[in-house]
Amino acid sequence: MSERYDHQAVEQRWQAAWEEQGIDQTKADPARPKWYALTMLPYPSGDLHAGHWYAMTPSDAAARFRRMQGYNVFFPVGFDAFGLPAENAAIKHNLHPKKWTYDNISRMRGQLRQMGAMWAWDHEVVTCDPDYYKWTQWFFLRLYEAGLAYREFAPVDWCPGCNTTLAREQVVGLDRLCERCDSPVVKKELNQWKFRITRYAEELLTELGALAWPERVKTMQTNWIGRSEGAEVVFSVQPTTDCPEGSTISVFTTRPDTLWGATFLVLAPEHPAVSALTPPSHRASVTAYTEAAQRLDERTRTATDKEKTGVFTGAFAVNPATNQSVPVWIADYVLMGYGTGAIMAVPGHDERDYEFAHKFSLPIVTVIEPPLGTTAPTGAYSSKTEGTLVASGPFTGTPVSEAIPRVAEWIEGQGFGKRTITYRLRDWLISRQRMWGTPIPMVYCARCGEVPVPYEALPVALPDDAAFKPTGESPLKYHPTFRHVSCPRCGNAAERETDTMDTFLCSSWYQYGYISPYWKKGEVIHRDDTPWDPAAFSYWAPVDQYTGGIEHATMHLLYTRFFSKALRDIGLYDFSEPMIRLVNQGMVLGPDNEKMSKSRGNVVNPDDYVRDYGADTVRGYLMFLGPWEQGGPWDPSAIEGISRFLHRTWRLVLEEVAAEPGSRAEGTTTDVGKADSLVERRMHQLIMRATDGLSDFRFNTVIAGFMEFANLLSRERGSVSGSVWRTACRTLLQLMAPIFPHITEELWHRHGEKGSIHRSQWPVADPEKAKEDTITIVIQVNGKLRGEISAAPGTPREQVEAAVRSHPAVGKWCDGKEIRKLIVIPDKLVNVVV
RNA sequence: GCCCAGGUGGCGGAACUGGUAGACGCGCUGGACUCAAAAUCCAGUUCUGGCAACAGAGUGAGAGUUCGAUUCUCUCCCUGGGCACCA
Repeated sequence: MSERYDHQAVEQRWQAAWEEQGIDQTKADPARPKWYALTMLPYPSGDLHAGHWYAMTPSDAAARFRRMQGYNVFFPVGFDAFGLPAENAAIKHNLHPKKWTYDNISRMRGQLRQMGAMWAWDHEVVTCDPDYYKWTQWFFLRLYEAGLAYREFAPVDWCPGCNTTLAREQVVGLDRLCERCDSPVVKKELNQWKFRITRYAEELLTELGALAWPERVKTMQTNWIGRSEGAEVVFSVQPTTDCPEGSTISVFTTRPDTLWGATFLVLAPEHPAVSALTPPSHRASVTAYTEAAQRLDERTRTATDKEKTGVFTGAFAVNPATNQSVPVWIADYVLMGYGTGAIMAVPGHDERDYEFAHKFSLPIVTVIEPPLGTTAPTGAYSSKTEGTLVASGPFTGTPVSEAIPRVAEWIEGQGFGKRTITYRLRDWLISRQRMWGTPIPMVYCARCGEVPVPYEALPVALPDDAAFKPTGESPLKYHPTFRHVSCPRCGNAAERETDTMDTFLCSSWYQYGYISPYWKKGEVIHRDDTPWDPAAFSYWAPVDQYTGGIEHATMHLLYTRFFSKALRDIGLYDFSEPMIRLVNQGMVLGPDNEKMSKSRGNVVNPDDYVRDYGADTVRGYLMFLGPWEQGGPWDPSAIEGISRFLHRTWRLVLEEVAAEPGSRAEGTTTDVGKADSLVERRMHQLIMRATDGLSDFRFNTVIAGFMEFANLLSRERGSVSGSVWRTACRTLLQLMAPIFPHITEELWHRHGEKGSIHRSQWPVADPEKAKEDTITIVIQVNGKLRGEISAAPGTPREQVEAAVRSHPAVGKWCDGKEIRKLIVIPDKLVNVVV
């Protein structure tokens, strides 16, 4: 009896050997094709959990597969190390977030090594290292120079009790209370930095088409960018005693064709024109409404099932098409951040406007008739393709489909509006009133205004001695030397920006940071430096295969695309998209099919399973539990299946080695020949299946294929010849190597192979040898399965038809009735219709 | 609420472009081995009726297209992800 599979000994031995041999170190080699495989970098939260294993080990398997296919593979790892949890921990335990973060990182490095992944540790980056974030600051300055960064007032959620800005997750419940002190949260306008991502809206949209990304992500980004074609229409405000000279209100509409039906205007409560418009008689109610609206979050405001609210401002405007006077209202379902912050309400043909008009008894006018024969709906008829304009001046009688562009053109010609395109996408607000982030390299000087920190003075470093008070307010504001500086331009006393950057900036360029980590470490940098090693960059960039959670579909994945385009436009390279291919994995859930969380008590600790079963088993289990893109529950008992499979494979391969090749070919010659061709055929089929499956991240069915083949081998072990057996085992090990790197390496060497299995050449299938010699053709009668026949592939239709007509099942089920039709799908099925 | 996914045996899932529903694994049942257990191996396992052969039903619900629908279309229900300061 041979030695049992001891996962601990095997995994320790090979992890040490690989490290010693430097097998996973990566070097640019222009003579070889490159493959940059990237997995979203982890946040160092403290412990590696099941989700990290689920995100990382399958992408490692895919990277290993590419390496065996002959690519020079780069598979780096690092840490997205700035963020809110470190500050929370700092306040709670009165320590510096840096200490908490780096302690977590060193712990997680050890856990990451247990995965047996082919990480390029020699390229690791940590985003909170000053030699990393000096480049984040350099990018900020270059974007600022390019006009892509600007400052304006924007609201934040503010806790008056803690005197600090709150993140969304710190605002609790529908009452919107502070999670620390339960004070009601208010909105506060702060002067903050933004990036002009909207300048790239069109390009971000159109270039999605060429990306090898999942359709679901492309759709989500398309909707997130939310391009709408329409028109801006200018309404003049009717002069009154309070508002003597006619000002104007510009509205955005996607339905300029309904202009004749616009019976009132609605402004966002925070619209800047509101206070000037509102006469004293209406001021109290308008102010009260505006204040109430600002307490609500956007999702509640725009919920279509929420009862509409609003107040009349007391002002009137003039519909430029009808010259009729229309009242001006404010309502919270109109948002300042979209379009112009004002709409023309067409209650006849817009559902929300209809509800509003209905509730407040405002006039509803029909300007579109549905097509004949269609019954008009009870509410607003809003089809964009069908119907005809009525009571619409020169356009009466025009079909809706033509009217939209024609009316827009007419509006432009009349001089009271213009055609425009708006996007739902908003500029990226990057200011954070927090300490543990990349400082924004700006100084405010009473004389010079906003002054960028000179490139040579980077990094603007975070102080190591900041005091954390339980108020949560950024300690940068109170630090004695950080805030008060001299102006880089005039030398007078000035103030440094104390806000830091959104951590999404750090992760918008890290894929380039990995290529030459901490480039120009410790050196003074200049505006015209390249932020990376140019030779290595031109070899490795961009990323060939990106993987990460679907939850990043719209934010991170849009930000990094924007960043890549902006860097292209400042002349750093000439490609446009950072990641050519993308695959998003789903989530591992707890055994109860719910999201893992401490409060639910369903958290699975992968370390325990690695200790009991080994990394290979955990890797294989995670890849077997379901389609990777879908995720699924971690079922603690199902892991036994993979464990058994690996033990069985161990015995299968080793027992052969102990015997003489060919020694079990004792049976008859015909048996050996039959078994050999069967095993060979299945082996070539398996190579095809594994190659396709690993290319497409369909690990679960690939593993099922391994099991089927191993089951076949153990069934046929007595009748197959030695050389076929040996090739079959060798091939199986190679195909399994990306998913199960340790056990396959061990068995590879015990099988007498030299060199690492991971540097061996991926098996190539011979499609001829994979072909079946007989196939089953299914017989259906009226779509129901009634029998089957065997035939050689490619049997002519006439022969198949004849065989089917004479088949006993057909006679029985047709029961003397006439055969109306015979549908023949070659090599698959015949359906008899009677 | 809006956008995007998903819903198949007791459980996780499989089924390439519309063509044998349930591969593979877990669990369960029976058997072999054992003093016994564990481990391992063999057989069975969608549901209903039947000793069986076999018949009928069946992929969240309802409709539709088709010779044929888990797959395509529409409506609805449920679950998950995202909704711009968690990362």
